[in-house]
Amino acid sequence: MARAGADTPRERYRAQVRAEITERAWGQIATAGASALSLNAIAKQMGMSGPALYRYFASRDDLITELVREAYRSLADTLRTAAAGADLAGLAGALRGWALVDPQRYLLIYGTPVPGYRAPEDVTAVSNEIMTTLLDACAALAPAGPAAATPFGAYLEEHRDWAGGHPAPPEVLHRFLTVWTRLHGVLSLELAGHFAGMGFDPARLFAAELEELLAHRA
Amino acid sequence: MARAGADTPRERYRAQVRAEITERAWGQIATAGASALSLNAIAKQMGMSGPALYRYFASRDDLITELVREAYRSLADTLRTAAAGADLAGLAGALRGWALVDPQRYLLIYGTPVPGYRAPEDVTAVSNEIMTTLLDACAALAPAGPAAATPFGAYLEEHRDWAGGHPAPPEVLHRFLTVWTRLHGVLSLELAGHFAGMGFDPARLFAAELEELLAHRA
DNA sequence: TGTACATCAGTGAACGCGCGTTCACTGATGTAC
DNA sequence: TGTACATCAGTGAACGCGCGTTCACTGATGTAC
Repeated sequence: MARAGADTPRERYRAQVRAEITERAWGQIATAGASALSLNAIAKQMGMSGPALYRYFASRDDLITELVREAYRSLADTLRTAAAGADLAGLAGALRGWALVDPQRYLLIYGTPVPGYRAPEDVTAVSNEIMTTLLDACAALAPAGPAAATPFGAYLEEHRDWAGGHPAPPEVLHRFLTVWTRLHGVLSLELAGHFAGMGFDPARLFAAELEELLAHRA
Repeated sequence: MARAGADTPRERYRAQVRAEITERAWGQIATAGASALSLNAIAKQMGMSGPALYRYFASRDDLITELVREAYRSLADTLRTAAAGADLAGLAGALRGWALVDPQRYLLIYGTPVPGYRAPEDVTAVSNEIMTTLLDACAALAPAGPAAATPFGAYLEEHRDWAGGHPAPPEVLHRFLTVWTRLHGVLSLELAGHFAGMGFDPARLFAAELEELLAHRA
């Protein structure tokens, strides 16, 4: 009987080639965007024939799905690690750092969606993990005492299924959405280059936004 | 001598066909995203041969540039009209309304950029017009008295070239950037479908963000 | 008003290209006795 | 340890496709005398 997932030489080789394919794919995406990703071009880069890649990925869409998975996984790990030794400020910094390493990787997840494409099921789990990490940090930030209730928070209390059973009070749910959207707002405009010609340092704007988020912790 | 820009039948016809081309192009973009835009497909839709379009646009890139121009122009007009009879809240609503009419149009401008593509020069002027309209609304919102100074505002005071000579004080510059990035943050995540499975109404989140922006007018 | 000419929209054939994907195959690597 | 067999990575040819773009052309529309 074959040991499932065993570490035979062949399997190690397979994993290695698969890794090189995705690595080159990331290179392509960074250079020309996700829509320009081409199996044949990757094969050529690797000195292989095009059809060879079909031993590793069933189709182009399959490869893209793997990249999406990798991106979510990588971000989730980065944030979880950062959360271990820091508060929300540290998390936000980790998020920005991760995004700047490869802007197109961030944008593959949170940027313009391809109208037809449906993300696979298992990705939502990792996406939830990311949100939970942020939600935890928001909860840890809020004062233990009575916090300012908001109408939207009250509304969210009745639509909190997405929080996946997280015990955060309504104002923390609201806080989380504010944190998420604000950080994304600055970050995505920076990554898209919309501050490029404006002459100020985007890092400062990000820091200012973050500071404001931390200040209004009520 | 030919009257430049005269309204001859031929010129009217030209303008009409050009308009139909861009209209179909918008349709394609809405359906399959900007990267899937194809001259041949548009020609087929119009019952024409592919090469015919070259009478109207020098190349595919030329058509995309025209679409970018149209999008900026349309948004600038929408906001300017809205600004005439409303405050920042009205402007924000107009922005969201405009974006929801055709999400891919908003994303063509503010979404994931194509790594190679450079927007044409004249577009930056319209982009500035949009920012000025928002900046004006922010200035009108701030109290006339002494406002809370921020470190980032002070920093911006030394990097205010992008404001194009707008007399807004530093805290208004800061306010504008906050408004812009926050509205974009909510809107872009909504358009990308990231709130889709979460069960709350994105309009409410947008409204809540807007309210918070209006409340902290100091 | 009628004729000669110029303008210009649109056609159809053709170009080269790179794409995703299939298929039958070769040859190397690993496995079983 | 050696031989027979199975597995499987990678090749090369081929498929059909749609793309952007060029070119020489036809035929209709507008202009000038």
